[in-house]
Amino acid sequence: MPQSPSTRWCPTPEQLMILEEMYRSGVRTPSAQQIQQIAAHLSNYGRIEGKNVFYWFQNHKARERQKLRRRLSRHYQLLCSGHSLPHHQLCCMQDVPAFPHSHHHATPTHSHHLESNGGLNLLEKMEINNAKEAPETNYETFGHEWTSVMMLPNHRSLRTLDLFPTTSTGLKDECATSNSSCSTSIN
Amino acid sequence: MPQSPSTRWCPTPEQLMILEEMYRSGVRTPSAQQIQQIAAHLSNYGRIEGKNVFYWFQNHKARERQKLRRRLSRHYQLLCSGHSLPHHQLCCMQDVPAFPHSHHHATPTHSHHLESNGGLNLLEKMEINNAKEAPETNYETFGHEWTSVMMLPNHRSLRTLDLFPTTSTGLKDECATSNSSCSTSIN
DNA sequence: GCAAATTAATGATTTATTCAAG
DNA sequence: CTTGAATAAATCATTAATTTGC
Repeated sequence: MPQSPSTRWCPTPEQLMILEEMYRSGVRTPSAQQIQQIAAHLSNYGRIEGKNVFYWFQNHKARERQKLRRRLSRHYQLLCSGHSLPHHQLCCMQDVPAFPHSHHHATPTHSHHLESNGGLNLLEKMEINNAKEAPETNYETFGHEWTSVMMLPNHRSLRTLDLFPTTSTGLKDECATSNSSCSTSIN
Repeated sequence: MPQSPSTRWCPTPEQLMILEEMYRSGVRTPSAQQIQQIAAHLSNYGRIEGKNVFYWFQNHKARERQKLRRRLSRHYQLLCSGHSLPHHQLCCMQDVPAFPHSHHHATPTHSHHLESNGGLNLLEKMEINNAKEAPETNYETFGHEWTSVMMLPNHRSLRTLDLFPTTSTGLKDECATSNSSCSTSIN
């Protein structure tokens, strides 16, 4: 039980992270030479061989693809419910390269407090729910409805910020390898 | 009637991908406003509510952290085998295991609330809203209300939150996927 | 091939901590 | 020291994936 000497490679967390990062950066089927380099680098973090690297990429690619397929099939199911489904690149999960790219955070520049109606609406619901008796602003027994706040149609600007990049730049292997049924375009 | 009696939200692949992309971009605990916007945007791809977005980020963050922790512990095991472990990006994907800290939601100073109930135990409060009944479409049971900030009757300046400054003033649990080893002291 | 049974993922709730304000 | 606000951790619960016996 201590050290099965040569059972199978067990990636260290560092190795795993590096491999995943590489995958994320677009690496899919590294060449023999690349594999050797990768293995060499990763061997700093634990025992590893080239074949481990090779297998890892094989497996990871396959499993990501499988995951994608699952999602797609589930998506079809949901389509039956009738969604508009606008255009969007549903393509390969292949995401963003590792280099510093757009960080589009909301940048709300604070302020933006809610308009009064938002709060009113919620208070209404709270009272309905709980039949409040509290003389004033008794926050103890909430009606648990922060949800309703969120659900409020956003009357404000709601400029649907640029939060959504989905810059799939790199799609290489995933969409184009052997069978490449990755295909996008559900609509 | 084939109105799916779906009790719970089932994210479409697009929604999932966008959420994951946001997470990768550093989004961890979006503010209420952000949640609204995200939900609004994602609703283009299927039915979704703000609470789903909220829960998704909560869960995803927690489970990523859990995964990290597992890896770390396994890593310690492997350390016993005697690996050099040079320092590398083993660092924080988000938070580090055991130290939750600092929330930065500013409170809008609701200065005068009841103080009539001096010795109110906070466990009491929890018991109060422990009444779940309607099995479906119940938004009843919810305990915490950070949104209460938003529904305060007094719309004072309410300059709450610079919740999501791109400039990352109070880096809380965001730590994008870049390198820049923020490696806390792990050893 | 197919459903019932089992297992894995993950959405949704509840409980415990943490920190700050009073 | 007490308490409100926020959230992380733990847990519950349901959906999907997989396995299994026919």
